[in-house]
Amino acid sequence: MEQKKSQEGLNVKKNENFSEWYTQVTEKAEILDIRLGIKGFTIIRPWGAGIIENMFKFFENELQKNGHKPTFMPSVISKENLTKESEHVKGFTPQVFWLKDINEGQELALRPTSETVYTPMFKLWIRSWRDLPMKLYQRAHVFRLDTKATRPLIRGREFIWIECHDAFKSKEDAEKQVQEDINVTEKVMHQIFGVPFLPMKRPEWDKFAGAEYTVGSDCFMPDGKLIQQPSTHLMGQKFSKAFGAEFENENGKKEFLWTTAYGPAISRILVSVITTHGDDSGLILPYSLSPVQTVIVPIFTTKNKEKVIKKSEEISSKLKKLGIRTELDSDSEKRPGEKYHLWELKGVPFRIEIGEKEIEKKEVTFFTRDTKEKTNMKITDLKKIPSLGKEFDKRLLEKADNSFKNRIEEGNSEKEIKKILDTGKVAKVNFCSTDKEGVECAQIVEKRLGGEVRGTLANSNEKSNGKCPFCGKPAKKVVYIGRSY
RNA sequence: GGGGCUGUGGGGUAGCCUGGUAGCCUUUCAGGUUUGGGACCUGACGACCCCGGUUCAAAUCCGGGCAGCCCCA
Repeated sequence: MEQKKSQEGLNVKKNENFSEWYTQVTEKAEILDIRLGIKGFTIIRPWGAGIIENMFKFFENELQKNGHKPTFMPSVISKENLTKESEHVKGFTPQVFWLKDINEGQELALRPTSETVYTPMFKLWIRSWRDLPMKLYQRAHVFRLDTKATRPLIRGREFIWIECHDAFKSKEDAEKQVQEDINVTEKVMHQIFGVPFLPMKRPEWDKFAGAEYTVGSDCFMPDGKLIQQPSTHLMGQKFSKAFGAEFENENGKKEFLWTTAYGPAISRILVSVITTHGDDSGLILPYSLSPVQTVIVPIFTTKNKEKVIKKSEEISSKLKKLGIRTELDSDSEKRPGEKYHLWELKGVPFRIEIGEKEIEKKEVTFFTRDTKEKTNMKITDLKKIPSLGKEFDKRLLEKADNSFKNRIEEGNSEKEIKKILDTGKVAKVNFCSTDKEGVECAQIVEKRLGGEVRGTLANSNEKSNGKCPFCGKPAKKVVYIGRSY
């Protein structure tokens, strides 16, 4: 039996060998298939794509509520446009996939991001302040020829995201948008998906290529390393100036557009959903995201098969009418135990077991994935499942928040900071500066501690005191230092 | 960016050192018996990552490539 388990289920524990756990769970829960064999490109299977589809819906719903409109833009960018904004060029050209000689000698880039597609269109679409704000987004695949250290979904050469590109008539409006973007991350990724994050205003040396400033969301992986999730950028007028995208303001004067960009990488957020909630039996998916919210496993013998299946179908259609994503697993080749293991591996929140016993008592056996508790539920109580789903997600969120809280610790000396990083935590540190003059200390952090200065907390002006532990100058900022993916 | 390890049916592996018959478990398919936490019987399908070299002969030795994983910066 142990042998069998090792072949079909997970054979590592999440907290003993996280890396191997991640590899196994993504493959065995049928999220990914990496066997196509092109470095940095992975295949997302129906179970993974189903989760991603739900993630898209939550994000898009929130974005649309805030006035964003959907678009679909080309996947290629002319060299001329991609290279118009100088800092953007420096930051991105090393990792661009070029398509050569396909268009009368014109070089085209597979988009690494689409500022240089939206801005020229803003120039055409926006004439006056009355056209503003213009808030657009798209679902897109983007391509970046990233380092050799690719990892499925975590760091790939192609990933799936939503990118928002917004244009405003003033810097104030644009900055408000940056705040709104942070709020969307909070509402959707944290509150709905149960993935907590630190909104980090990145240091000057770590902002998006072409941005005035960048706020990234840092989430924890179980090994204590950080992974960047949605980031939002104040582009200011850098791109509009590069493209000559002007509008006529209220005073009748020409002015360059103020733009922002926000990019939740959905395929990467899936990593955080998987790694934040999963356990030694496999995935645990939030009720809101799981492609199947309740699976029904009928338990029958040759004699009562018809009766049990009929009852199961009845309950299945009842659940579907309640709007619950339901799957009836009536496969008669597999035994119930095998089905339990498989659906637990896939992370389905609830399971209903129906057999002779349940039919007699007019109830079902109700299993909950995170607590692994089985209870009896009256058939008339099935309508409670959606609210149990909300409680399910609340439990996941609370659990994630708790472990998140314990991951941040104050450190006042290099020694202390190293210890914090070595125990899989993030250090909160008084630091000289996040402007250019701080870069030397940041390099010390990288070289000697293997850590990164991730930035300052975006929404609260944390007061620094004392001296920078690396250069001894007065500390102007409170920064967070962590190791990262 | 630097280094290390690995690559055998769909998955997990044995064989590699010492060159010569690719073995096992599982999955899948067919039939039958089963079905309350990974069922059993019978039968079948299915593999040496790619390119080159050495050799009478390469899964095995050598070189290169590709891919995956790990460690360090």
